[in-house]
Amino acid sequence: MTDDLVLRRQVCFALYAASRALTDVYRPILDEHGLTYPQYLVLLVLWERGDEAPTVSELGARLRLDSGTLSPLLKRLETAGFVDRTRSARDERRVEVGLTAQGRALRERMDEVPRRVARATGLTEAELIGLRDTLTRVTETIHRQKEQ
Amino acid sequence: MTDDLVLRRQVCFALYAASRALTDVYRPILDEHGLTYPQYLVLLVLWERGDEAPTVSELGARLRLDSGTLSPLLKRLETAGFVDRTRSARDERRVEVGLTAQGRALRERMDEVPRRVARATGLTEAELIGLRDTLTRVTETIHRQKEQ
DNA sequence: ACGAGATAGGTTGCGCGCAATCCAATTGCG
DNA sequence: CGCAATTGGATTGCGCGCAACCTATCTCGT
Repeated sequence: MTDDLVLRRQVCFALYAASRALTDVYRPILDEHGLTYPQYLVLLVLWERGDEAPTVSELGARLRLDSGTLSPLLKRLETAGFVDRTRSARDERRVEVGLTAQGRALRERMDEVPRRVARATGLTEAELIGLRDTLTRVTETIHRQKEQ
Repeated sequence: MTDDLVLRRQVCFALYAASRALTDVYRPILDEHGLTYPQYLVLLVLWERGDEAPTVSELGARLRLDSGTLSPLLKRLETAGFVDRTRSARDERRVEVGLTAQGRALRERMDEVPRRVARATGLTEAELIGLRDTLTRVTETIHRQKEQ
């Protein structure tokens, strides 16, 4: 069954290519605000948390990114003025990541972004939901397996 | 409709997370052979071409990667002994990328890899095919739009 | 109260991705 | 033929992702 080793048959390549293609759609939009796509994901988490100011590892759990990725990324978001980082008073090991006024203000200006991107995929609303749920299931299956 | 700005609603995050999760499945398998996932993709193209020895830009067109990514990657594959690069005689600008004996030999040892990975997704064969086709459609829609 | 282990986050190093730039080879147009 | 424009590939720079390692802080058992 050597034919399985053919690029166009591989789900994995389709996933890899589609992920980069979608990032291509985001790039010019986010660029107007000086953001990268992973930085935008961090802001999405902060926006959805409201005033909770998650720690670095809570952000990491949500996005499945470690401190090696998040530390410098958050430093850049802080330099850009969207975020502030404060050592927790109760536990000096923790760093709480909160939105600045500028970071909160950005949310409204980003309101229509997901719909613009969704339109670019050419999929219907139902297809998008199905795709998202299948992908989420795959991700969770894989991570559940890794835990033992 | 401010609620669209919520992480778990975003297809794009599902795609990003699933792509990294699947790469996680590949990593330990490819690691046994000293390969990274993008290097494996390059080998997939070379295996499927047989004796054709595509140029760097043909590889790039297939994988949607540019010379900035491929040049150093191919240099590493050459150092590892899987690939050779030769300037084309007819057009000195072109570099043809061919498999070494070691690169060809690797193919057999990789035979069952796609099935192992497919199993890790927890999806049925039909779901995998549907997913792949949807993703391919998305990628092609996006790239068609970019061309004008 | 104290010392071993766990935990949180930062740093380093490396390999992508991608934009921007550069150079050499080729093409094409007058 | 001759020169401008194009093409193919390499290089540089930067921001992820991720592994490996480090330090500071906290927890918990005794």
